[in-house]
Amino acid sequence: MVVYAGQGDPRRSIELLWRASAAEKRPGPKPGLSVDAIVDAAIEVADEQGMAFSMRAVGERLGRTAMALYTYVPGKNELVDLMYDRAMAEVPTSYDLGEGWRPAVTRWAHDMWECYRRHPWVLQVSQARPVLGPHEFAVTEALAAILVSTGLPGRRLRGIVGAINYFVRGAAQTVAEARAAGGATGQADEEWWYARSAVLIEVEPDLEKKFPMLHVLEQDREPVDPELPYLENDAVENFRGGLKVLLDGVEGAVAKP
Amino acid sequence: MVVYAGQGDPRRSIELLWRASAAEKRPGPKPGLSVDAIVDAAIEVADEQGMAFSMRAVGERLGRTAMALYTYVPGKNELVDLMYDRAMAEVPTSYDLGEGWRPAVTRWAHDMWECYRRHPWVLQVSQARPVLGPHEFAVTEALAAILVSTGLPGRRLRGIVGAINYFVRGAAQTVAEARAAGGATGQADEEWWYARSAVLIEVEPDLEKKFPMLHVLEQDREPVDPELPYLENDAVENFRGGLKVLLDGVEGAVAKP
DNA sequence: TGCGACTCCTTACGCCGTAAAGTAACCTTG
DNA sequence: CAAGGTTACTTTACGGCGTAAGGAGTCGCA
Repeated sequence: MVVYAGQGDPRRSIELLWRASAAEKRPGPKPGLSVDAIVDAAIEVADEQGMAFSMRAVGERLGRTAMALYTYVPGKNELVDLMYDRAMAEVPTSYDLGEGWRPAVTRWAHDMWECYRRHPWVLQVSQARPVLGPHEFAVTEALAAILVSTGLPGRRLRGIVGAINYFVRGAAQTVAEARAAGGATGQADEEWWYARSAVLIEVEPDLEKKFPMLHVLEQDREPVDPELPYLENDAVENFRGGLKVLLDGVEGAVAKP
Repeated sequence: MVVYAGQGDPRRSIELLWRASAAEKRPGPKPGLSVDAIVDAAIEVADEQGMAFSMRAVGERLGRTAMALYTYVPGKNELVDLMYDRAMAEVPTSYDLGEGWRPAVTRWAHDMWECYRRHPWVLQVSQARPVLGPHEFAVTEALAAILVSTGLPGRRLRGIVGAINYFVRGAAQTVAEARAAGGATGQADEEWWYARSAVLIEVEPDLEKKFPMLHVLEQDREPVDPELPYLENDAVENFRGGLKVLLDGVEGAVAKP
């Protein structure tokens, strides 16, 4: 429910993200934990329980109390930023341009999509205020490097980068939340959908007449992967179709700049 | 932090959304509140405080306790669904196709964008499991009605509808969170950005060499509206540029189906 | 050997959503 | 008109959360 955006001390946050720690000899007991260990544990917990993971849960996974984490990390906001940047580290940062920009962008989009699916909580980290970690930079740099090869000016590229980013995020969000919701309640997508739509038809029998165009949208469905649940199937189909249209638009911009 | 998605009794949720209440004569004291009044108050609170509004705050605004709300609404999840659908009611549902589909889609996108900016918390309501309220249907119906006029088959349209939706949401989210974050900490966007980037340059002086393509993206900036804060300005520019590319793609699909 | 820095713990505070139970208002029935 | 059941709303309480404050034990260095 809370929008997560780093709000604490900027210096502390940035130094943590870039691991700019002066590793001097220091007195006191040897640290039993490390920022990396905490971030790893937190990601594990978040992968299982979603963004509503708690500091207590992370501490418990490490055999410590919640308060022990505050020795390494200023607070939950900053921890989330660190988790975000670590997740971005999983995405490749170099793409072969041998076959042109389009296959490269497509691969980038798929890699991002996969990362979002492995770590759905990433989609709930604020985008407006970039986390400004090294791997977030690297990921955007990778997309920028591909698109700069089109020769388009920066002015055009910014909109395109934004559009591709928004699209991949949005498409991934649809699946991620379908899974998260299903997992939280133990209800499969189909069950959820069925229960709702059954009541809906009962309450509003004229649904198709009131919204005829939505019905047109439903025509012509073909299964993408029969293994996947209903909503997920939908999202994969939309992802492919939408990305194609989006890249067609980019192609148009490249052709006539 | 919690992903909001209606999880309670499907019947109760749907009936509330469609206001399918049997208004019979009933014993007991007269209701001092109503679902509508509660939704209105909750939207006011959420517009000010973001999605982290509390039931207690909503109750207080109505001169009641938090628990009083539970007479009208099963829980916070369901209240959020109702708020979402009420917000969607602000978006126009009919667009003139006299000049073709493209200006109409552009207007739809701008109207959605405006709605998201009035009610940033809407962007945090789960999209995977649609709320299934009447106004959410109407909004999607409006976009579908415009796009069906292109003559494209449902298969193609689904991806396009998704892409447009994701794009508008994503672009709006960028601004919304910039504002929310600024409001929460009392920091203006510029201040936040300045504090961070100053430390960043200090910690990583070779930033431009490490990520040269990002630098290309920054070239060629022109002010859109000098009244708007920095990040918001950015987002508006990206919105316009991205939407253009996206619709170019749709145009390509229409030309050669 | 002792001091100060350090890790980690316990406790506690003020939030949150909401379950449970009580009180007062009102309509229906006798 | 009185009794009883239904409803609106309150108070209280529970278990969660993030994290502030302070204390206990551990280590490097003087």
